[in-house]
Amino acid sequence: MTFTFQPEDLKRDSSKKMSHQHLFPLAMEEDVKTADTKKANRALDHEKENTRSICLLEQKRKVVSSNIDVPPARKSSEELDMDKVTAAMVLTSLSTSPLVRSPPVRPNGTEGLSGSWKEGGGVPSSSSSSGYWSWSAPSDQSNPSTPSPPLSADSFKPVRSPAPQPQPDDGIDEAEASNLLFDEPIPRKRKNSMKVMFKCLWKNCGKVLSTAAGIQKHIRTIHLGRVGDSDYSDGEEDFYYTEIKLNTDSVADGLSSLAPVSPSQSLASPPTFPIPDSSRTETPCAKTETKLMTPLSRSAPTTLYLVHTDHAYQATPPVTIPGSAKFTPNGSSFSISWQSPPVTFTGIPVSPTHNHPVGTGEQRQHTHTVLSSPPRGTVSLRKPRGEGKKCRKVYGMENRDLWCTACRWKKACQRFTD
DNA sequence: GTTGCCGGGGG
DNA sequence: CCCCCGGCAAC
Repeated sequence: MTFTFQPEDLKRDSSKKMSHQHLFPLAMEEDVKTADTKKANRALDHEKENTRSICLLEQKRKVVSSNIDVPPARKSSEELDMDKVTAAMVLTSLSTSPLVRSPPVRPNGTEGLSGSWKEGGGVPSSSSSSGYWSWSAPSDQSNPSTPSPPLSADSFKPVRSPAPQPQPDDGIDEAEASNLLFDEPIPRKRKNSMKVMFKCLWKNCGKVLSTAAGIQKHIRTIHLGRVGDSDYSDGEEDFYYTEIKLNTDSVADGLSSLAPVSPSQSLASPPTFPIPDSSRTETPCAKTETKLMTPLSRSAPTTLYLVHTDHAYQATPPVTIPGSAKFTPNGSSFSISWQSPPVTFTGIPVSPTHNHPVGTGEQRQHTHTVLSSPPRGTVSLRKPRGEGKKCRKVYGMENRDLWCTACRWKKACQRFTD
């Protein structure tokens, strides 16, 4: 496709050249030999590269768009059929449960198709996707097979819409779907009785209580040191406990059962929290974030929030400690006046304060600060902009290949740092 | 207008 | 990862 175009382009170029100087094609060689024209041509080529590539892209796009339409559509439809088939097959094979489905009409007709499409496709895919489908299948047993995440996300969507399952529980279905958007399947809520417990995450305290109120009170009084006003709750306790779900028969196991905690937002948690709404208004996103963290890291309120490494391009300047900001590690130059930006940057997190929250017993804002920091990261301290000449200015547009890589990528210049 | 470069996207 | 670019703010 592009081949047809490129020669054209070249021709256009050369024709332009030729028209300027000679009409003979042979003359081109001569003209290449002459020094100044050569140079000019090269520069011209460099400059042209941009426009050329643009043209190329545009043309390409046209061609592609006109051509490609058909194959994907067909493929998707095939895929879709396949998925329907497999899904149906799986469902039928799996559903040995009380409610007997009427045998699907489709698979019979299309089974041959699946066979021809891909011989392995029929059988093994059932294993891969069945793991996935098992969630909606009536059988409650946890299927050991694990689907590959990327595939599941993809194959899942097309299948769901065309073949809506006659499932009794549509509500959960939808809730589940929203979860699926984020990451791999969340362990499904067990239908048999699960007990929800609340575990204190405070360091060295693994206290488990059966009620949210209880755990909150525990945290308030024991860890936050708020003895007097037990009524007052600003939702701070939320960060120090987590809810864990237990099978009624299995006894509390701390960590393993902590993992499923994450879906708390979609599960039963809302009703179980008697926390005043007023305090929650600011926390919801923060809270979900905490829930996503691993219990271990979560269990230590003392954890410093990690210095987030910046682009490699700007090396360490933003991270440098105010006092020592005299030398950029890449060594190409030194900066004297880097003080202000780093100061504001590193200063805000108030790391010294939330270094020892336990010691005072006073409830600190540290969780809030830590959690609110990611969004604050969007507040970009733009680099003051180096006053020195950068690659672009030094070498100019035409010598772009002499620029440092960072400059070429339109990143902070590495060569002429200041 | 020009220049430096951040944030984000595509491969 | 590498490569590129839109867009923004500082010149």
